[in-house]
Amino acid sequence: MAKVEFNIACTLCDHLKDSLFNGLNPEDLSRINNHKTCIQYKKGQNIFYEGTRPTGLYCMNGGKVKVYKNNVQGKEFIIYIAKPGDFLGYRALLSEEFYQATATVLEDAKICFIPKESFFEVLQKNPAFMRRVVQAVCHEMGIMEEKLAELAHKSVRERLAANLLMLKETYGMEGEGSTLIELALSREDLASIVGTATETVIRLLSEFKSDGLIAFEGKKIRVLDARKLAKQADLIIA
Amino acid sequence: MAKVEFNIACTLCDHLKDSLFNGLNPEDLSRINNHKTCIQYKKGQNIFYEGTRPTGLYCMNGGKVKVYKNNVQGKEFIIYIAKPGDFLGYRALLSEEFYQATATVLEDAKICFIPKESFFEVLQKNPAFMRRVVQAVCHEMGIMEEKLAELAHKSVRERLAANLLMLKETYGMEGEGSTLIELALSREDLASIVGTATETVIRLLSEFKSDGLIAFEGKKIRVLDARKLAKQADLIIA
DNA sequence: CGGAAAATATGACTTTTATCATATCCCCTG
DNA sequence: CAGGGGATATGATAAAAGTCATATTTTCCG
Repeated sequence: MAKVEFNIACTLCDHLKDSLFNGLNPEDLSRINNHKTCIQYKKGQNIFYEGTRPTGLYCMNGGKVKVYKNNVQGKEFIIYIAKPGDFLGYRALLSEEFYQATATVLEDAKICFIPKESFFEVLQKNPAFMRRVVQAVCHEMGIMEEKLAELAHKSVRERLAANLLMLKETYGMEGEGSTLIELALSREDLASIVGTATETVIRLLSEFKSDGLIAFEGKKIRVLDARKLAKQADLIIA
Repeated sequence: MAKVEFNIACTLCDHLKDSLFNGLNPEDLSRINNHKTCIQYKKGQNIFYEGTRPTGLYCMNGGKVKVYKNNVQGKEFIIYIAKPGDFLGYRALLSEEFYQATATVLEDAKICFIPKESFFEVLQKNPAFMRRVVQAVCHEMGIMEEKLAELAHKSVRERLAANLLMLKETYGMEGEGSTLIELALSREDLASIVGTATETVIRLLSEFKSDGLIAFEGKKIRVLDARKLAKQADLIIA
């Protein structure tokens, strides 16, 4: 499959405001802009592979990408799902290690690649930017600590409910009535997020549907009763 | 319980070589040194609490400290165990959030406190140091990703075996014959590391002992057959 | 459009692990 | 040294979740 390039100036990018590049001075932003390569990917294509060495940073301009690890039996665990504005593959780049996870396109994506050298140059000469990166990385780490504790002590039902709420928050439409999860996840992918078997997810989703907590709209899920779902997630006591 | 202060110059600290402060220029190190407060803690004392705001960085000079989260039912999950040379509480400090975990002394500890301002000052004026901090944080994040996948897809038996091996590597004595885990963990704490019930840990440890994989020496555990343990952890196929 | 393949769904069964109960051991302190 | 409290140990049982088998539905592609 041929790689399809596209181009858009960083200054004109719709997602600059959501990105860590927001607030960068014009000079630094243009350095990033002048060295980037933007590529369109189709669903199913891989961005990078576990075990390979990072050569730069990916910056999401459109679509969704899952970042996951495979275990020995080939079961996936999805670490996170990148959306427009997100950086991709920065962890291994910044720790100067090999990728520990694989990134695959979930929904047709537009992604800009910034070579390591250009990114590090801006990072080096711009302490405020570096500081923001550190802050973002440490925030992300806090989320992972949360996930660890959740995985260790919560039931699958609780985790599924919690993840549905999280997905609603993160990938819901803009504005108020954002109850539709704007992400066409297969049951298998959802299982890989929750850390369970596909059949278990299917069963629990049916239950949640019967209980009027969620509804299916095509491949997407709508959260009908966030409050009851939060109760299922054991986030609310009453 | 009165706080007992002690003092040791950073330049003379035995653990400087293991610390991120290693390689700091004399001026910056002395800035850290001049602003730090060093305190001795007894087993069971708390260093910081979940939900409070960080006011500085803790640097371990001696002893062991567990950092953990409590779930609704009061069950602990231990995120990591800090040893001499480690920073403590840096995540929340750098992300400018509240602590998301509590830190409690496992073995009598000597810990130096560096006020936020002094730490940030050195961080700000020393990009190379900042770079090393980013690298360390991102490395740590990789370990957490690993743990997440492990928790999602491995059995308790596998996780216990894997954690025993990890503890041996991390807290074993220096040098070759380092098979003793130099950390007097209760069964309950071990369960909080593995993410399971105390009884389950007790049962599995008995099995491992019967099978000649480990031995108990007082409160400590000796790894007798790391290879077989790795097989139990599903780290080796054969 | 039709057929194959993939995804979703459901049932039956097994395994793993948590929970509760109780017993025993060990260490600390008066 | 006795006794008490906490930690460790073990058994019985129940609940949760995985696995395997098999439908059924949907999607994809020639």
